[in-house]
Amino acid sequence: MPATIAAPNFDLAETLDSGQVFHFSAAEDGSFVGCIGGEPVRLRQKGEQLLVWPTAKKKLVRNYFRLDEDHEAVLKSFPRKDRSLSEAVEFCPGLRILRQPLWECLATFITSSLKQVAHIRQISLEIRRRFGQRTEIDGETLFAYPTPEAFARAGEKKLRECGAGYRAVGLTKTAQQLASGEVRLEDAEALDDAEALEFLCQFHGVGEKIANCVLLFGLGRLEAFPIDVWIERILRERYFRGKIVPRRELESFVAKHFGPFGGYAQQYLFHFARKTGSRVKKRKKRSRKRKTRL
DNA sequence: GTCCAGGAGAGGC
DNA sequence: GCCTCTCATGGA
Repeated sequence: MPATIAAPNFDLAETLDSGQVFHFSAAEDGSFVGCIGGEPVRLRQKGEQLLVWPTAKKKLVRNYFRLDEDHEAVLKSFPRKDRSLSEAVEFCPGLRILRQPLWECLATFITSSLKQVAHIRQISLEIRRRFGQRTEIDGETLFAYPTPEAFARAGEKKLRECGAGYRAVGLTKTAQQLASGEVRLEDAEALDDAEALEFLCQFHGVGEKIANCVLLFGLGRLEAFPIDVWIERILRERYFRGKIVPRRELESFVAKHFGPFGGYAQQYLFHFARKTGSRVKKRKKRSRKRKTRL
């Protein structure tokens, strides 16, 4: 018998496929398996309940999916007259921001640089398979995300073999820094948002976007608002009438407009755009390129 | 074959 | 400080 967790207004499948976490896999019976930290779990949504195997992992799962939060308060905090955001929330209200292990979150987002979600997942799974601790659930083999020590031992060359490309440099350097004890990632927890952002940006391969992802998905700073190519496009098209806006201006706008749960608003907008296939507008780059080359 | 991707770093100005 | 170029790799 599984443990059950009350999960009103929660969507497991969409949350696991919203570009935050990159390793859960769907089973034929509609359940999902994956590791939370080093713990293998099986999860299945049944209406407003989340079923958890093994039962001892109930608390871990509730924390991971933020099922202890007042999600209604998050939704109520959003600006009422924002039609774009309302549409995105309506598309998938049960989306949750996860509370991911810090190192796993940092490392997977270092690999995310200039990559599509499908490929981040591919790299992430290969890194787990080759360097992670093997574990199993119901006879199925899973791999925990490797520790910084394991990354440091693996080294840049082997990480490149996992498809990480140039990102292997940042992964290796950051892992070495943490494995040596020179820096403790957990120290970010005691810092305020701005300090934690700066702290995270000290690592090679981590700029503001990735640091904000770690603030949001790892440290639970719900005001953090990662701006990637998708979000920048959405902001420009939906909030600035297509006008090109400097990054700093976008940042002050989102902080003021979306409020204390801006990170959630960001995730709703991102997920909606990505899932409804509002593809990139074709730009006539080719002709411009030719001109400069001729 | 071409464009694009949950960007970041280095170098030039 | 801002602008531009480069960095691997695979999906669409």
